Amino acid sequence: MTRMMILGLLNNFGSMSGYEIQQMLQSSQTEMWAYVQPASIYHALRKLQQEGKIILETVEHTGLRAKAIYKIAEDGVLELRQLIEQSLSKSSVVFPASLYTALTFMDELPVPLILEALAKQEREIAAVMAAMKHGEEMKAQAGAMTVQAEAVFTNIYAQVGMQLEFIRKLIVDLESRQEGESL
Amino acid sequence: MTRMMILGLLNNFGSMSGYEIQQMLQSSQTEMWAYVQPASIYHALRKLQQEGKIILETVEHTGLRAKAIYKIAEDGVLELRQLIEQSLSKSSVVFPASLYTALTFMDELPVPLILEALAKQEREIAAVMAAMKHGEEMKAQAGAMTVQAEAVFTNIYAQVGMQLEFIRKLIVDLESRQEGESL
DNA sequence: CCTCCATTACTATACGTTTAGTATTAAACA
DNA sequence: TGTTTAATACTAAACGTATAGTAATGGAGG
Repeated sequence: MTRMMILGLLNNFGSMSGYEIQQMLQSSQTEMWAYVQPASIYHALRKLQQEGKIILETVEHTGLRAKAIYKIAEDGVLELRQLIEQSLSKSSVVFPASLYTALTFMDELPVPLILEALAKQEREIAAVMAAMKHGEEMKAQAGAMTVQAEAVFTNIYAQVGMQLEFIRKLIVDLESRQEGESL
Repeated sequence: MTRMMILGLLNNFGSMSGYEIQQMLQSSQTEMWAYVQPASIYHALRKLQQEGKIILETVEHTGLRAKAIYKIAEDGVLELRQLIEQSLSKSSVVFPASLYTALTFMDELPVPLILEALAKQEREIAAVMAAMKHGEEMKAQAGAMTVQAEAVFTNIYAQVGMQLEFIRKLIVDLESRQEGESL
């Protein structure tokens, strides 16, 4: 997630320093769902550089202080695409932050690929919902649920339902966008 | 969360080994929202023991293999209560797992304390919602939102609303339960 | 002009989680 | 009865995150 965020920002807005990335994350909407600590950013930058996904472009010196500016590498773009696709296709119920991040940068992928990934996620979530429904009926019959367990269950079920609806709406929107473009 | 889970289980079901804790987490409803890896359990057990929150009760030997059985200590019960209260009172929108865990074990706390904690959380979430609504109106006016950012926003907003509703329902249920008891 | 505070840019360390195991014992089956 | 598989019980190491800083610089106020 931190990785995707950094690669996405470097890809969309060009070369940046760790501090600038930090600023962007704090100011944009993303800070609502992604609380990325400075230390995590610098850690990720170091790793990404080691792996050759980003390149140290320049080091700006201001007096005694230095600022490292990183640039995304080809390998980084490839990884970014992979991360986006992964996050779009895997279920986002428990931890939706990576889906949100992926949506932020999804323009990096061709629409059909996005749709495929989202369809995969839809199937996954639908399966989870079905399994939950089934499991609940069994436990309700057995009377094996405390009041709070039942409340929790109901809440999770509602959350899953909402997430499913969200994905479906995204798919519909994208399909109509695609048709609009093909005209 | 792992800590709360372990302390809660040891408190409710008596002394157990790490493996038994693992089994309980896998079988119960909790595995739906809390994916606790074995290694995390053993790590937490070691830490809790070092801190004196749990006590190594016995070591059962079966041939060459040993099984460590832990018992909750007084300090552990105190910490459990604190963890529950904290999780009930802090906002659970981004990561509801700790709220769910706290609800699972909330019987450890007196109802008025639970209600106080939940009321605190309710205020927090309501404040977040108000702030979001305000922030969105500003950005909508400026037209500064991409389609996907808007979708994400709407989804988060809905999630927050649902969570607020959930907390409120819990409060109402608990209040009526309290009245029932006082008769 | 100089002091103080906020901003800039980054780091060290501890902590918890995840991955990927190992080794032993019990059960299943042939 | 021997072999293979599943269950039991736990560990080592790598990894990422969070806490809590540091030190330099720029600007504002007296």
